[in-house]
Amino acid sequence: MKLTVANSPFASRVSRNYQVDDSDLEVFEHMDFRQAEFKAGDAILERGAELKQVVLLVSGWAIRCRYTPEGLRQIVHILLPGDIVTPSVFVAKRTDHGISALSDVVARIVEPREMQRVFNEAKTLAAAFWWVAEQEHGMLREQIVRLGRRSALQRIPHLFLELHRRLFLVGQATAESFILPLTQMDIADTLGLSNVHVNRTLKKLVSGGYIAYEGPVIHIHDSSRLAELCDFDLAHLHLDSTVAIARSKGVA
Amino acid sequence: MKLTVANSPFASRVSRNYQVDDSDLEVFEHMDFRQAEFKAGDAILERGAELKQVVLLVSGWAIRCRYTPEGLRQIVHILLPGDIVTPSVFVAKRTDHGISALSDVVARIVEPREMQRVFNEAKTLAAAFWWVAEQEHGMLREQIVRLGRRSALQRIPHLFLELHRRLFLVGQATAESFILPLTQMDIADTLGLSNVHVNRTLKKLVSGGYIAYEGPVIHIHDSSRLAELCDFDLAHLHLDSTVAIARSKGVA
DNA sequence: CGTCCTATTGATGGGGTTCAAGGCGTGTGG
DNA sequence: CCACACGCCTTGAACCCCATCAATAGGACG
Repeated sequence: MKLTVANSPFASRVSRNYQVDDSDLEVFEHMDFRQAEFKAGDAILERGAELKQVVLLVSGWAIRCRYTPEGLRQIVHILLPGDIVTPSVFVAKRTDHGISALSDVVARIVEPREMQRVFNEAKTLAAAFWWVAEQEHGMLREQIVRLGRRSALQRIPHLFLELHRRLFLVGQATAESFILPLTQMDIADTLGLSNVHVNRTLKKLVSGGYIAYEGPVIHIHDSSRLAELCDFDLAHLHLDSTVAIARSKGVA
Repeated sequence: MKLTVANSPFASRVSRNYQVDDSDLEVFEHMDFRQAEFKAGDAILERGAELKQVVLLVSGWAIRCRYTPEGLRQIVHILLPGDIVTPSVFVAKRTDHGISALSDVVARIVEPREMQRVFNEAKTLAAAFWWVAEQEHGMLREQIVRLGRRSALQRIPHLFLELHRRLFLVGQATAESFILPLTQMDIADTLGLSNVHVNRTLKKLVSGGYIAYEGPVIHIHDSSRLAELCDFDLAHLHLDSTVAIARSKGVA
């Protein structure tokens, strides 16, 4: 049933890196859902909005963000195809941050009740869901280290390598390049920098031969050289997952 | 059965802010566990260590941290009594960060199998567990905003107010003061600053009449004035939780 | 064909780091 | 019981990474 795998980036990502039964993927693909589309810039969920449904990102990029009273924006996390927009829907009543579309976005909206039915029928899928959620937490921790203890010259490539790897996992990047729909302003707001300094640092990365870009396409010739520059852990996001599966079969 | 509530900070925290059945708390208090003690500075879990058990923090402070190759330390998150040291134990095989004791620590160690039995018997407790885990994620997002878009003069009181509130929830702070076992170096490594600048900023906060301290005791006379200075959201961590309970009764 | 957003570059300045040195309290071993 | 070491706090001085302000240029779009 490899056709079903390609249908959704969530399934694609999960099935590549996590042992999910084919029959469970089948259940996933036939799940009852509603499709929603958003234009670039649209709010998907306002800060403080009620969490009523499971939202899965099918295509396009989205961001979790917060604003300070001075009007500064902090992009807390970037969501890519295959990510879960509302992992906390089973636990929290409202979002503590805004979620908006960075590019045009297609999402699947699932009722919690239906999601629970799927989890009951497809145990390995339930485990995969929580594993994907946990990956985000790992990335949040990584983001904290990036902001707290790395220079601008490290932050930018570190983010790029993370995005590249994530995109690659859902088949949206080649080995050496990917499309980055972020403006320099977006990068700045993600990494706690000013847009001006992002611009200058990008030039430095280009002139240093670390990266190249034409329009929104980023090229990384030598990812291990770049990884060394910014201390990117190549094992990052490769949370070894096999244990969780066995455990999940008995989780409440 | 209010006696049982006081037995553990986890139960105390949860029962104050989350509707957990008394009978479920009873189950929790009679759960099978092993007690472990750590001295200040001890590693509780090394980075990359296997996650085999549920670890609950009973008393003392602990930190999640990461190191850069240059030897810089980033404290990703601070764990207080009542927190879950290993929320990802059901999902990940290894930790992506080190966990160590900041002060002397007492922890409860529970086998996943036993934890699952408790979750099955005590549904509201299971929901509370995930709710506590979700609170940590909210704090990670807050930490990202703090590091990315706030000045040193805001970061420090923002952290203090968060710690104060959390401690208050487990009965370890008065309305206006709490004990902070962090060195200025620890604060620096939490907030992405140098210890020198933390020192100077603390003085500024004191001379501005925002805080006072004698030894490890921090006083906050006027928390709303301080909250305004650093844009601390007083509703923060007050994730409205009532919905999750109803849902949890059917979660896979 | 103006308008708006994004990228780019220069100039200036400040928040924060780094280096360095001194004081203070605590523990420890000779 | 004192001497010394060590960790933490403190303060000064120099410097630098990065922010801010400002101005120009280049699309995309109605």
